[in-house]
Amino acid sequence: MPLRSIKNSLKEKGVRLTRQRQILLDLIDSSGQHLDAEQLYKLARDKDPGINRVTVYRTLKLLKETGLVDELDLMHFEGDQHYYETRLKQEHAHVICLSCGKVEEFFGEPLYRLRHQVEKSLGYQVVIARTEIGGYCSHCRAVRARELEEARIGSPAQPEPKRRATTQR
Amino acid sequence: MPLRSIKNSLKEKGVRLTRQRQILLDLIDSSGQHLDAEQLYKLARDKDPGINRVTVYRTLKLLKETGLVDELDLMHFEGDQHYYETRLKQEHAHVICLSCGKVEEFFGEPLYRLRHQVEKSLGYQVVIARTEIGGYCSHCRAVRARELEEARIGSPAQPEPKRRATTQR
DNA sequence: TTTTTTGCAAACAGTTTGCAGCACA
DNA sequence: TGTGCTGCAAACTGTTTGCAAAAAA
Repeated sequence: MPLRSIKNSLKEKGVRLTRQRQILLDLIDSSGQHLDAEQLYKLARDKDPGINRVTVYRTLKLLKETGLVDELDLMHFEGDQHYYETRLKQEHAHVICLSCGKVEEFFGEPLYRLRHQVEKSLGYQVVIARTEIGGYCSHCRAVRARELEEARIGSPAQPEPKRRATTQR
Repeated sequence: MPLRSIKNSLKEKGVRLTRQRQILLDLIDSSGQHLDAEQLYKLARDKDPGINRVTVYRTLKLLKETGLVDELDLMHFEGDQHYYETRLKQEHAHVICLSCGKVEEFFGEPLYRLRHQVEKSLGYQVVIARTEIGGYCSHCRAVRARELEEARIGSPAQPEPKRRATTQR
């Protein structure tokens, strides 16, 4: 769903397209990342220094309730906040590396099968499906293997890998 | 994984099996439902009135970190708390009715396919997969359809269905 | 008898609410 | 020009932390 249809969709519902909402909608749509309320607030402040954190929360709630954005947890890797993305793409799962925090998206048939089977076998009308997968990405596994190898050859025990990504928050 | 192996698994890690932890483990394992921290706390209090809410949180954190229980959100239908279940069954998705709040479990092939495809195509070592699906169960859809029908025949507009289940919390 | 674990109190993060004034349609 | 929206302050929910006392191994 392109940004324009989101805006139209709101208009049709009698929801006013205020400056603040425009800014937030643009940010969510254009970022390409998964931003949380605080990040959105800070980015929005650059465009409108007077904007309030509460407005961000209210707007996110509105967009979520009207089904225009999806709320993600991303395995609570960083903390307990939520992340947002516009509902523009095909259905996808989010895959989070539990070592470095990287988030990847997975598109594929099993997601559709899952949805259809739930509709068929449980008799549901599915509205939203959220799949989050935690694991270790190939990069982190390689690093880990190398560390273990080095430890085996020479030096004493290595420290555990850090649980949180250091670049965020 | 039966309850006994969970307890053994803890012992092996040098984790002490205190009275409080026994109680909580038994509750999570035997309830058959998905309980949140507050519900567990209240149930645990019946067996040990001196138990503290903090101990519940600490125990849940421990069990989660050792991979013995899984944490669920259940689409945040009720609120922002988390729910817990022991990791004893096969992989399954949770399907939540957005009208009545009922939670069902879905077992099936697509979940395994999904996991394997993520491992293969993204090169991940998958540790945990969580799928939550929100929709409307057949019962609620039937009720809704009947309401609409009745409204069409006789009376003026009907009120919206309630968003939250009234039996919980 | 040493090391964990607990209970208590207090702090904390993330989010929501009540209300008066502002601004969009 | 009225109703919806915003900003502000304050509250609230769910969860975590520091510390001394209690209880496992």
